[in-house]
Amino acid sequence: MDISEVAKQSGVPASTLRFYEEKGLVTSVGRQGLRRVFSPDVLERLALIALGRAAGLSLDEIARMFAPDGKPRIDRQLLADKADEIDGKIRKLAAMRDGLRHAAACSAPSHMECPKFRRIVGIAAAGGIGRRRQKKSPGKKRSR
Amino acid sequence: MDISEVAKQSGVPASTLRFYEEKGLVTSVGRQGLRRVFSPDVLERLALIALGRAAGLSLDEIARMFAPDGKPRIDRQLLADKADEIDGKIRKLAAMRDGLRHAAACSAPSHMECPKFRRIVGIAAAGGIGRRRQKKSPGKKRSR
DNA sequence: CCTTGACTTAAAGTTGACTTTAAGTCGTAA
DNA sequence: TTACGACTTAAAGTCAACTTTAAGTCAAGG
Repeated sequence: MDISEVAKQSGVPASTLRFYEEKGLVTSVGRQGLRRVFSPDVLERLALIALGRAAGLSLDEIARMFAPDGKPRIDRQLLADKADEIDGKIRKLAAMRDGLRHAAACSAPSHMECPKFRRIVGIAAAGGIGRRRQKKSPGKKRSR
Repeated sequence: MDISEVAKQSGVPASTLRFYEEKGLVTSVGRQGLRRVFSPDVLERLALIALGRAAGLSLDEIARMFAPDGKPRIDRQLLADKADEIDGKIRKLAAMRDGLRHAAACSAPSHMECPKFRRIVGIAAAGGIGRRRQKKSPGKKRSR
């Protein structure tokens, strides 16, 4: 299959396929002239990648799930951890959904006067109002 | 309260507070010299922002939820839509969690041979294997 | 008076996952 | 032969939500 064939069948744009190849997430079996030739297996691989992405894994984490030979190499611990993480995420999302629905339905003069709503806002703010991303490594500071 | 006081109490870094002010998400009530002075109300506002973020709203969407006077202006439709969206997200996440747990537990020689797993991978791949972000507006192309 | 430390600004940098662009290489159809 | 369309590359651009940096302002303390 050539790249546009894979793109068509998988829904993954050619640019992304090239990008994934660069990252080592997929491999082409060879070239015909310049052009990459893919084995149909790549479709399954892409589905697996989609699973990982949907589960919130980064591309790097996904890459680590494939042995150098290309066969999936499952890190059960990582998987189980991610599953737990998702569980937490789901719980939080459920609370947020309830908060939104309540806000959309409740007719208290000010939403902040509604104890139900305040509680949910509390959950959202809990555990640090502001934090989502982490730095990798700050590196050394120059001594100015 | 000065900015570091707000930072301390809310857990939101000063840099973020300045950034939020720039974006119109929070307002300082004035200045003492150069320094911003905040009303304690800002803490509640930040909690509301945290709710929005946790629910997956963008900062711009959140900004739209506050009337120019600063009072929350609820767009019930948007809220309800977001709640539905979260519901969908939760369903998908639940499926992914199950997939991960299964992959972590199942001992089929190759995971792809397990029908249960294949089904879940199918769900992940469904609706377009690869798509997450949308462009806003492509803008005009120069006629080279 | 000078230093320190907490604040200020505008501008640039970061991250992850891509996409877009510019410039080039092919095979093939007219 | 030339043009076309589909591919190629490397490099730069995009996006959101911040963070970091550089350079500056000030009040208070020694």
